[in-house]
Amino acid sequence: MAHIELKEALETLKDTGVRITPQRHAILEYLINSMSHPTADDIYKALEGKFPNMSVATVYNNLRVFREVGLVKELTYGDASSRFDFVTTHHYHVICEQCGKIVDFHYPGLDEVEHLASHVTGFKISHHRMEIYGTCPDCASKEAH
Amino acid sequence: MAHIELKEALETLKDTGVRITPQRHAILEYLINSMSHPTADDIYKALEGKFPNMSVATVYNNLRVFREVGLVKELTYGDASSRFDFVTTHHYHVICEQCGKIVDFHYPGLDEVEHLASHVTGFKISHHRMEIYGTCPDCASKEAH
DNA sequence: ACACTATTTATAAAGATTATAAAATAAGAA
DNA sequence: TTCTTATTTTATAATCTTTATAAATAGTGT
Repeated sequence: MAHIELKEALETLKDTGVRITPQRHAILEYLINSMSHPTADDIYKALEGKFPNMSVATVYNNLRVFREVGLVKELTYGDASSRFDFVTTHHYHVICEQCGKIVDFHYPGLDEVEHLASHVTGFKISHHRMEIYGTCPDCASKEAH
Repeated sequence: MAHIELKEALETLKDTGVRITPQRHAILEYLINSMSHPTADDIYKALEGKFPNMSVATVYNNLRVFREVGLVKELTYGDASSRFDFVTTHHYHVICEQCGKIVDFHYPGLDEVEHLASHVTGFKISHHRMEIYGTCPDCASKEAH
């Protein structure tokens, strides 16, 4: 349920001593409800109606705050701007190289890769990141004909 | 041997009909010899001595050309600018979150992940990307104090 | 060496993100 | 509730990376 996630997110903020402003509330809500993976600008534009005076800097600042608190993950792909993903359970992303669509893909964490990496390089591993690239069914069918 | 790789790279360019200019030669040479993973600006600065009049655009243009020909891979991590890696064999990267050091990590390709992703999402998968994050031994010992 | 075209240069423009300082405001205390 | 104070927002400008443009230059095959 989306509003449970929102409530939990707000509690996380409270616990961390981050003030809950209407802008933060709205950005979080948008991130949770959005099934896509919006850019900072997407969010800015989406909330323009509700907050005509909101600054882009506010969006960026708060996305950074949310990231630092662990509520949000920043995705940097090849394209120009970062995308932001509300953190729920562990999952990977499958990305269409034609249209840019991003689909969630659940898969058990690759623990063994981290272990081997730690062993080989001597690093203290904290996490990994993986994305899978290809062509989505829509784009594939367009191509086909 | 580094100069064999350079020779092969130059042949690849010739075969693809890409002209070999002194700037391209130097950029390739730098990429091959550099054990790090330089940004476009790193390369620009490194070649400043040899090519005082070279434009940043030249570096960017040629990195794009090299990428299109498959000689170079562009790495977009969280930080500001892309890093570039001369393509040799398939490997992943382990990245230090403290100092940004990047270490190569050889591991068999995760074919099964691609297969499952294809099955679950219906995408035609072309490739994947994975990075492992942590703390390098140097930074870990500094932390330890 | 010539001609043709790709490439380089210099510059400016675009786009994303961050810095700054003044004004507004959330949250806890009185 | 009202006050207080540190945090946050806003507005703006600056910064940084990357790309576009047009004129000058230089590779390559003949």
